[in-house]
Amino acid sequence: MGRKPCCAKEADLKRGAWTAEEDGILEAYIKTHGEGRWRSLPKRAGLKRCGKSCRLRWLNYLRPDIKRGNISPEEEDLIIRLHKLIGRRWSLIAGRLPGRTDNEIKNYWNTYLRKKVQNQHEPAVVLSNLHHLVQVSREGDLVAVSKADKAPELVPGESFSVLTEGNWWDLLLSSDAGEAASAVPVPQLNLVSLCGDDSRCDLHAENEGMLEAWMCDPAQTSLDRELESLARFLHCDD
DNA sequence: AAGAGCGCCAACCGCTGCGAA
DNA sequence: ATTCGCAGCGGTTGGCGCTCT
Repeated sequence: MGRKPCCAKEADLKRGAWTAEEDGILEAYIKTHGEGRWRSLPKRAGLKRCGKSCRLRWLNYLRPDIKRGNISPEEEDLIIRLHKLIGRRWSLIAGRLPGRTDNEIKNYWNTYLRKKVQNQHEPAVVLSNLHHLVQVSREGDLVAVSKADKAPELVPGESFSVLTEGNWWDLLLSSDAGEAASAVPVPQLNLVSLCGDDSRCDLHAENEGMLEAWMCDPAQTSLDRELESLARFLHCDD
């Protein structure tokens, strides 16, 4: 590989695949002493591994709440939606999929979903509550607005693009935009900067924080509710 | 039957952010 | 304000197994 080992100082550290014996030692130690202090854990547990390796092995394989088996269509759908929403933030996405790890989702995306999504003709994303979020000038440029009382005059069917996390979203204002809004339990994104002549804009940094807060909201516990909420956010019919 | 090619996935690496000193 | 150590993150790699020729 040509890279230096992560724990190069300790030459006798073992690397590569974990044995069942090592798994047993790590599992037993963490069950007794709990997670954390990864750096010193190998020494305390009597493992010839670096702390990073122990942490990764526990989080990705040994943790008792790990879900085994294939990714379900519902999970796959959620991954695609979340990826569209927040980009390659695998740990955040994994946080919305109980029992799945960021590594597993990252691998699944890189080996399967990326190609699948690329092969699909991507329909425009329709945001029914778009009038709550953005304003489009008569010239077709986006300008900042976030409050309903500043609801701009948008033309149903009008489309434009928004950049989030390096992904361009093609947005299309739905025809029922006038009735959505207030009941939608998602962050109100402020679209604050933009606009070349192609009507594209960047999401302001503060929106990323709002998104993350929403993603981490413990009230959002049920997968069904998440899907429903996301579907409402993205105004998808399924 | 065997070897080349390919895909999957566990594991590693470097980087970053954050809290403590 | 700065430095240091650690945990966590996302990108990348390499081994293994399966398929194809």
